[in-house]
Amino acid sequence: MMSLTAELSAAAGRAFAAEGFAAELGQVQVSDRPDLAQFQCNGALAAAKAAKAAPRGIAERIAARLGEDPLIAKIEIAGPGFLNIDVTDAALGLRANAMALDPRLGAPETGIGKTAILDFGGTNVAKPMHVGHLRASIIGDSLQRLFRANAWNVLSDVHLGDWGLPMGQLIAEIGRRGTAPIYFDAVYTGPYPEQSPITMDELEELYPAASAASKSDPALLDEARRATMELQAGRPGYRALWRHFFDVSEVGLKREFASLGIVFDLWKGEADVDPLIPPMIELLKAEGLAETSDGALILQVAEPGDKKELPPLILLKSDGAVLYGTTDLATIIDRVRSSNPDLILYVVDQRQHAHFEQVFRAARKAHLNGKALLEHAGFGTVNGPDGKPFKTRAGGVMKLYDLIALATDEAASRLAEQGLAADYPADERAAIAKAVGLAAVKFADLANFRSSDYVFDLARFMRFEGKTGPYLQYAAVRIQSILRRAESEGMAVASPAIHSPQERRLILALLQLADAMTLAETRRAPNVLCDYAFTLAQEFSRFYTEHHILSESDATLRAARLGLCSLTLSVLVKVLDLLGIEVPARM
RNA sequence: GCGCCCGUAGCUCAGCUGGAUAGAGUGCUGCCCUCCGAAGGCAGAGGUCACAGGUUCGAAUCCUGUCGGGCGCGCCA
Repeated sequence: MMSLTAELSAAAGRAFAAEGFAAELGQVQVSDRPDLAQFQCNGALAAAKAAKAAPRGIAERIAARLGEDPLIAKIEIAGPGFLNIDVTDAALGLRANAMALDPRLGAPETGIGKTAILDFGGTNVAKPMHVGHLRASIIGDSLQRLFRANAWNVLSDVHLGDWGLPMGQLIAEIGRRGTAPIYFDAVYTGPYPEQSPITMDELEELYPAASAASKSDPALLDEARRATMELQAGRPGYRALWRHFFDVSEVGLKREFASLGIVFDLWKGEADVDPLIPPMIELLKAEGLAETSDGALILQVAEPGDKKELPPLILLKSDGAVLYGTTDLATIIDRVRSSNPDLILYVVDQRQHAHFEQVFRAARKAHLNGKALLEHAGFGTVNGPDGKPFKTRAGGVMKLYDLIALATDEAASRLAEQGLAADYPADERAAIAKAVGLAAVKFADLANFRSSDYVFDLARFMRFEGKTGPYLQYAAVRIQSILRRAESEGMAVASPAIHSPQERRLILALLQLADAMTLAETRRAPNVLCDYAFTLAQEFSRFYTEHHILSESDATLRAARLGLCSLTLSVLVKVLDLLGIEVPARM
């Protein structure tokens, strides 16, 4: 199913081609001036530039051809040569009906036959998720939902940080505390207890302490580095202890992601590719790409055109330990072997751009990436209202769990204040509060463009009016309420049709779903979907305010309006789903 | 020092592959619940798109410079 703008672009393209211009000039978009027309095409201006001719003359020729298309109700030339286009109501109704009958709602099929690996989440073993992980998780999740909806075969991978210095820091810290001596006995090689010597809560306390120790005392940092190296070299006690860190963390993180509604296909980590590293190093050496420098093994990635010379990728530190660039490189090998993807998309903090550039260049230089396009979709830094990283009153970084709890509480008290849901069962009320709170947080985050720096403002996350997640849920819930009532009264639902300006505007908005999904994918930008969802909900609210649906006495008209409600609900639920937002049955 | 990103309404942000009168939310001022959920709808005020040049028929958008802010620059992740 082709989107309406795609259809119009194709038709305009044919008109341009027939007049001897490039068909690409026929690009039709939703009009910037809805007061003048539904759609516009600016191709005549570009054509005039290339042909050194008067744009209006070209526009007239295109308009004459295009005007014959039965799809088009009106075509006008305005200003220097804009083509303003209106489509017939019959055509709009037909397409709305086709959309309603399509389970995919006319979603684009840009990814058909293609595989994408999405690497996001940014979580590490032993570290609880804080507000900074919100973006990484929510943007990545929205993108995986979007890519799937656009017919990509998607594999999401949490790619846990579990193989670097923090592991050595933890091991060293536990060693110093002497709470689990068996793992440090250099002579003993197992078996080790199945029960973890540390709990999740202890891990959360251990890591900050271990990290602080390394920072304050160079000797302790060295100790941690040595432990890291020994862990990677395979020391049995350290490996066993590491396994406990991983397992304990995985349980906690899975629970946390689940409460956010985020599911990963793969729970791999840096450590998984450990066995691939020695052969990879050998290969890179054999190809003459790896070289020794200051005792470390490096791979040069600088290219002639660089404005600033990119430092080399360090494969092995001088003590023999690997860095995350090494595991990232080996992970590419792993991914190409196991699923031969067309795209590997890293949804990671923008500040790591240079790192990914190094890794990508290294991968391409060594031809490790198969057919995969390697791409870093970076996101902006999370700051507080003062421009500095957000802190709680106690001075720590707010945990994600606490943020969600705050939003949920706020939603619950809102329900209570307004006497909403008062007669619902308590567990349903709690579920609604959770859904609303989560929607507020997710939407507030996703509505910002991905790479913009992010000001974390608690008050904004707690807002439920205006351009917010709860507003969208509310719009959907009202439609559900209408449809429920219509069904209980046995009212017929028919195809959407246009009988008023509000209905026309709503249908035009509905037909833009595929365009929004395409643009969101192209730009890897969920905020496009946020904008679309909000515009659609607003159009519905206007329609809803203008027309009383259930009390409409003309049964044909009522059925068509119910059909329009039904399609709007489907589209709204779909877009919200792409944003990871659930719509409660009632609220 | 070098490099990357950013500077748009009081506040928070869209728009940036050049196009018509620069948008939204919030806040502010009004109006609209005897009718499907007012977490809503309508209207109004509010802008030298940081600044200065340049390219173009046309610049918030592209180029150069200045100022201001954030971030990154070989053995952390």
